[in-house]
Amino acid sequence: MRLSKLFTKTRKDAPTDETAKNAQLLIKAGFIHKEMAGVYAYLPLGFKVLENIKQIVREEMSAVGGHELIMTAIQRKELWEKTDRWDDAKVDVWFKSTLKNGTDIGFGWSHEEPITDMMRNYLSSYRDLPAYVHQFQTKLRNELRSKSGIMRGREFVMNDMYSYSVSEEAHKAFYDKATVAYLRVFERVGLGDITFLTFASGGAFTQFSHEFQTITAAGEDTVYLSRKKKLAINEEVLSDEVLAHLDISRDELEEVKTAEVGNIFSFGATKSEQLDLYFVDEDGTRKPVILGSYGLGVTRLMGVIVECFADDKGMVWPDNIAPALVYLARIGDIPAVASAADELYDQLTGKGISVLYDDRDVRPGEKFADADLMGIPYRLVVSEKTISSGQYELKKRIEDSPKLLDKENLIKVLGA
RNA sequence: CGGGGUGUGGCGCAGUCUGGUAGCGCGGGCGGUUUGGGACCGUCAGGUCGAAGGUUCGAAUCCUUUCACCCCGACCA
Repeated sequence: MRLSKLFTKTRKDAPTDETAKNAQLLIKAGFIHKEMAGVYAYLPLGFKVLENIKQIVREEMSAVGGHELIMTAIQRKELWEKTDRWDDAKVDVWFKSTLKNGTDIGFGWSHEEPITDMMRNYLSSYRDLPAYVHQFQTKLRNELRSKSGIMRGREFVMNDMYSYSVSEEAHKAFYDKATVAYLRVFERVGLGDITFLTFASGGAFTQFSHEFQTITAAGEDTVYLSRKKKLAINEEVLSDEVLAHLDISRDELEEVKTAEVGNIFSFGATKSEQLDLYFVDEDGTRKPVILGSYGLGVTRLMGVIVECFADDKGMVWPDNIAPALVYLARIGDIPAVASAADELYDQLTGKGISVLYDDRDVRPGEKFADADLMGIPYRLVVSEKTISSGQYELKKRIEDSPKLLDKENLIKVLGA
């Protein structure tokens, strides 16, 4: 992508109505646009990051047998009444409206009910099970107060997977696979070392759920953590009983501030019974399907990544989710430089390397500052100097000094 | 939802206390000098001061109502 053709631009000043680092940087760099409190649009560069994260999630969901689909944002009231979650006193984040004919509807803050109800059409025999489905959906939640930029919005993208199993044993086996799949996602986006599977409250259905908590000062949760045992406990469930259950003592645990990037639940048979999702087993008996739910906040994850890696110059994206791998800065505007940079841009993109090509007629300092702010992993410079030396100047975002490489080595380093 | 703060060109702000018809920086247009870490000179465009109502000869400024945004807390499958 040529920066001269991109309509977004960077800003020197961050908006003062945002204090969250992720929102300030993403807005300064032109990745997102704030429509209103807790509601953000994703501009081309931010959209690219979001799509890159989604692709990683998609691959991991697919690897454990997940089939992607997309449910509706508009939902039926009757469904939620069956599970007693329509009442605002029970669920306080509902957006609701009414059709012209007077029918009450809700806007999806979660999809457990509709997706489980829908599955009644397809799951009737043990031969139909297990089934694993997932989607990337914009969830709408009428939060009393949204905060922390894209980490807690009223409108946000979530990957939610649901598992339908014949038995508790089968469910448990998949639950463990899904846990590993999510851990792999966090590993791949660079948060593996600071993201922990965490014991949390299980709500109405089970004693515990599991959260994935990433250590960051920008987080809203507090967890007690053993790095050695790779185990964490949300403060809301910390008790002697829980410590005994997990066979760990309080003084092995350190207190850390975290952001919840994922949350997985076992529903058992409860929701299937409420929504009448039964199947006929091998032995001819009718049984409720065992349900699990696995959520990962995609937009929140993007915000957490900004928070965790940014430095005083701007954002720092891991290679595999950056809006581009290379920021190609053309220094000087003489024809020889322009044509050399054009040619390099074509060659790299031809090899499948994603390049943000700064072909604007602005001073070098501005290009370097923008490359840093946007957090592009590699900065590649073409100038009179590099042309006369027959080499290219490559600098990693996280390193201070550049290296001079010939074209062959350049392409090797960039992995094509 | 309780407490606190803020709304003035696209962005960041001053002016409000003490009413006299809006100013600065960034950004944008044009002309020129520049070109390896956000350059500089000249020039031009752009705002009925969040909205509504009131007081006054006159309101960004005073009064009333209202909307929005931010922070702290509460809440948070």
